[in-house]
Amino acid sequence: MKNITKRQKEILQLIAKNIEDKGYPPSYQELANQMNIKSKFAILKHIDALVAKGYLEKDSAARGLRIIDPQYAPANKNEVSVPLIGRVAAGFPILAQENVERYIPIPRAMIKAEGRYFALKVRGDSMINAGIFEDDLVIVNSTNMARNRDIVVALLHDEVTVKRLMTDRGQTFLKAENPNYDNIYPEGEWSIQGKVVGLVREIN
Amino acid sequence: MKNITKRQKEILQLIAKNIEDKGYPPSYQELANQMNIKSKFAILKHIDALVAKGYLEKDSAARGLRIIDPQYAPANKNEVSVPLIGRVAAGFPILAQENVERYIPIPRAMIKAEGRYFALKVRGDSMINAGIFEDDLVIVNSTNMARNRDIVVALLHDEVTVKRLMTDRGQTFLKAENPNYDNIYPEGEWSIQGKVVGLVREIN
DNA sequence: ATAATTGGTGTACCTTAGTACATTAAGCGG
DNA sequence: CCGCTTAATGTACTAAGGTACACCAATTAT
Repeated sequence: MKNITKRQKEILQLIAKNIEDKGYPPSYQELANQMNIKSKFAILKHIDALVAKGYLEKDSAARGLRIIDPQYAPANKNEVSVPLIGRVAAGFPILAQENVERYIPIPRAMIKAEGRYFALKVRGDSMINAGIFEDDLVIVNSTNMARNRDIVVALLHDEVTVKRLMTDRGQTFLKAENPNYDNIYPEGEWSIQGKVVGLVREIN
Repeated sequence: MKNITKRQKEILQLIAKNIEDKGYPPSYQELANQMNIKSKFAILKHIDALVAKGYLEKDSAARGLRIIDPQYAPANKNEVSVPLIGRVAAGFPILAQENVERYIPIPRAMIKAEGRYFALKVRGDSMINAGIFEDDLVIVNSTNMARNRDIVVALLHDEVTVKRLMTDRGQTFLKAENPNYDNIYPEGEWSIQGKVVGLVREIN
């Protein structure tokens, strides 16, 4: 997706906020007022640029604006759009743009604290005794602070893993919740990327 | 909530559809066109009646309409509103109005077939080996047709239970997925109320 | 240093959009 | 049968709303 300028981003955010607050998009005059711009035509040029870059659709009708990029779409009061993390590139933090496959909606009820969230498709069966199965979607609060027994997303040697964080006699390790797997006592560089706060499963 | 006339209901549905399709509410002229009415003022009178009855909010701005009754709110393309079933009253089918605690939004991705759906909070730990834990929310397609090994919601002696449906040598039984529980060979009246198609878990 | 891009102002025009009033007709309830 | 409610038409007015063009300034890239 093409880059947008600071002012264009501001316009997208204002359109979304207007829809969230009032239920309908703003007019060009309303956008101009909010951005301390006197000319509706300046707003029109920004909007036309956003249309050309694929962030907006515009109908020739009053307030005929639609945000089509999910990253900027108006918030729904029942859901939040979070990045779905795919393959993690070496050397990048997990929420680097490179790792984002797409954005997906998740139930807003899972968001209990401020901060950034992401979703991750579970690979493997190491956590089945915690009720986390292969292909489940775990919802993760992006934080490096977790407590004993929290289920965390960790990064070891550029590999993403979901495990229970344990501390015993001052030693921290990652516990699988499947007796077929050993605990992991990380050496070298590793980090907690987030804490699992929810799970979504589709059953066929 | 006050009753509305047939034409008023039609207006609410058209407004919702316009928002779903185009992302913004219709103008009075657009509503008039869709209802084969020549006069915008007729539309205005219907709208004012809906405002007075508490179904709509109206701003004095172009397309300044907001549906405030959830029953008529525009559908969100990422979520569906389904009834959350609480205590099940004796002698009533599970989706009887009496059993509905409230409506909750669930991810639309779980809806793969036509039909009715409901949500159920899991009680007990009889299904933990299927990754279904206490307090999980299972999403259920309301059907009495299920196949071997499907996870179903059954009604036995007016009790709701979630179990795996098994058929062995022509005999049907309900299998717990926890070795601490026996299989159930239902006698007397029992029925399948639905098939589990999804699960949502919040983790604290 | 220059050209291109981004960002904006001011003016103008036309259509849309909401609002208001007078009026008529059909249906329903008492 | 009458009165009330619902449903609609027609006309008019004003402001909002979108679109277009000429022009200017600052920033960024070459």
